[in-house]
Amino acid sequence: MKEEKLLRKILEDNHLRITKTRLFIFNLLQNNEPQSIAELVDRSTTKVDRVSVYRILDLYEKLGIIKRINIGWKYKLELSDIFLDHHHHISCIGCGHMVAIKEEEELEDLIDNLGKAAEFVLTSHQLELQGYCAKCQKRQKKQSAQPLRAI
Amino acid sequence: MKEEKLLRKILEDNHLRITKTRLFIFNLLQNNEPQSIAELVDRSTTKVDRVSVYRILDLYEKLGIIKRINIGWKYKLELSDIFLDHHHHISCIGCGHMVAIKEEEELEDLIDNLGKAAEFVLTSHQLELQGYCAKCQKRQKKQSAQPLRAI
DNA sequence: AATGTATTGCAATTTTGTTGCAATAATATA
DNA sequence: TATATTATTGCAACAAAATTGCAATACATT
Ligand SMILES: [Mn+2]
Ligand SMILES: [Mn+2]
Ligand SMILES: [Zn+2]
Ligand SMILES: [Zn+2]
Repeated sequence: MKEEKLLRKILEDNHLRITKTRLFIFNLLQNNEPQSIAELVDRSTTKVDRVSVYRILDLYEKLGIIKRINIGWKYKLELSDIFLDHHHHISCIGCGHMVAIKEEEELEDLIDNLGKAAEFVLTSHQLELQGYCAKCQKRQKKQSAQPLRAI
Repeated sequence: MKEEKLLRKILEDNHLRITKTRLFIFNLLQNNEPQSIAELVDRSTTKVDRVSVYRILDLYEKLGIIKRINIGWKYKLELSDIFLDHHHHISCIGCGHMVAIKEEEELEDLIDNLGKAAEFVLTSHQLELQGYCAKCQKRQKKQSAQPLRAI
């Protein structure tokens, strides 16, 4: 029960209370594969109210206790590979701009091998990168150089 | 307007009608970066009813005209890298089972380089693979060997 | 142009996520 | 250990996102 100890410490350090519901949700997170909120709500039902599940997950995300797999948007739609060649994306978390990464043989080969290693027959994959684009990097630098304005 | 021709052909081949709304949505998909449904609904408003946007997108997905970026689930939650080392996943579209892919230096390096090439400072990334696990491959083989049952 | 039918828009409904507030449970301290 | 303080929870009401049924409309076929 090493992980629960860390959870308790994080809550404590943040002057937050260690409650049954918070432990219950943490337990669900520990003992299952990555889950959707719907799944978590399902597994909590009778024990914990829907609303509390949402609130605890929000909190855990803020505290860095959990992370989303596929963050930023639920999903986006684009024309399929019939129309567009297979590619991936980098999106800027500053300005939202999205850049296509053209097909990279090395990357695709690597992915194939990961599939083989796990004895899977692969049918699809997604790779998405996030960060700050050149423009937003400059802007950030400029802003942080600016003296703080008194309120 | 080469792409529109292909769209028309696909619709035709499937005995589906070529309508103004369907062309309009296709046009939106062609002329924008990957979009969320909300964005598409927004851009369609006044021209097309929300409901029709949903229905056309469903159809286009079935026909393979569009694809989702981050498919399968909206997002799932798991414990963050404080608790678990950075890793990616393969999930089986047959049985839903998910397998963790342990950190691969080669892969992570490659991703770093993609960021540099685009002049991005990367903050996060997701790689998710889908396919059939060893078990499901066997099961499928067995099933397809079975003779079809008369209705 | 007239006909048959797939497609669309509208209204109603369901599902998912959020907010305000009073009841409850966790902590601090006496 | 009992009591006081206040963060957390559940409930009810609300808002937003997605789905469904059905009648009006637009497309394709003749
Ligand atoms: Mn793209
Ligand atoms: Mn994982
Ligand atoms: Zn940017
Ligand atoms: Zn499987």
